[in-house]
Amino acid sequence: MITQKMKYALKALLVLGDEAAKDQPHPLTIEEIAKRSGTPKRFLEHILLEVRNAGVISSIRGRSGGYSLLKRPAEISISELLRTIDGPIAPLPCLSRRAYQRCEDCSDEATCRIRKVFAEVFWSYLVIIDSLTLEDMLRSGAVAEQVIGA
Amino acid sequence: MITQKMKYALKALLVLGDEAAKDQPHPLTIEEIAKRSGTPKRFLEHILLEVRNAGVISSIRGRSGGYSLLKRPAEISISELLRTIDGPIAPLPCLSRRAYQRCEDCSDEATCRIRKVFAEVFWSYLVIIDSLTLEDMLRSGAVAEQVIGA
DNA sequence: CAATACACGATAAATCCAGTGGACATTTAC
DNA sequence: GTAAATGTCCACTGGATTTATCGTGTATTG
Repeated sequence: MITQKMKYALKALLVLGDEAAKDQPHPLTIEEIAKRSGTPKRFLEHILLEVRNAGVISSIRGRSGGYSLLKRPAEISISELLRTIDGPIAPLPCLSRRAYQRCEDCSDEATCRIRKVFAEVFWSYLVIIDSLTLEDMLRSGAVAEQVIGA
Repeated sequence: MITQKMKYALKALLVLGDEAAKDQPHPLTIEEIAKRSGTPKRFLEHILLEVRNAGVISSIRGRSGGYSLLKRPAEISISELLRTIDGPIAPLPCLSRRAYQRCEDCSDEATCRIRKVFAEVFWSYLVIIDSLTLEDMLRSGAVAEQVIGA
């Protein structure tokens, strides 16, 4: 299960992606994004900050400030966002590349049967999710207007 | 990430699977399983109970009691165990078959772009993990003796 | 310089995770 | 039949994580 926070992050990116697709895109304020995505404003604040620090969006401060996409939707990886917001996606700490941690109770990784089996499943899974981008999400709704919580 | 509890459950099933493969398999006591798998005994108690209630293993009470596999390893699904121990494996509650729950903040599932994209990823993932059984795990270690925490 | 916006840290309630403890029920060995 | 070994069940706890909210600070612009 992905967290609520991750869902909010995705909704926010969808809002920003939709905006970026317009003729004259403007930076959107937290308030505006919160309204359009149905996210608690003060919570969204923290989320957008994390996403920004990950280099996915940019912020402008002051009077006519707000947030906008920093990269093209096709370059924004969903799995990277998952790692940013929810942490490692590997099923075991000893299978995570960027957050590797030896299992406390494991004497030999090379022969661990749990690790071995989950490694295979995980690699297959990675191929699928690593290829997913914000563009895939933006396109997948195509027809209907998607406002709050849609 | 799978929970520690799930790891313990898997280790216990590996121990029971190894035992079942012997010439004269005996039921193993909680204490014995705990020792061989490196699991806290009182905690393992809860875990084995859940696994038993799921119909995967059987228990015999009394003096010479213990636990043993109820099905053949090839019939014990890892994904079912995951669902039993860790709960739903779907990325969103609205994508879980057995634990379906409408997303509070979702007005229309049919057009939800988050749901749509994760559904595709999830179905692909399910194909992989649903095919995994205890037998795959038992076979994957083949060579080395696997005792505590191996 | 004041209004508007993002930035950042503290705090808090609810839930989940990992584990422990005690009392009770069942079976077998003697 | 009784004691000992074993599984069963319920309650509880300490710590971490999740899901926020609040107050305050800082930058920008009209």
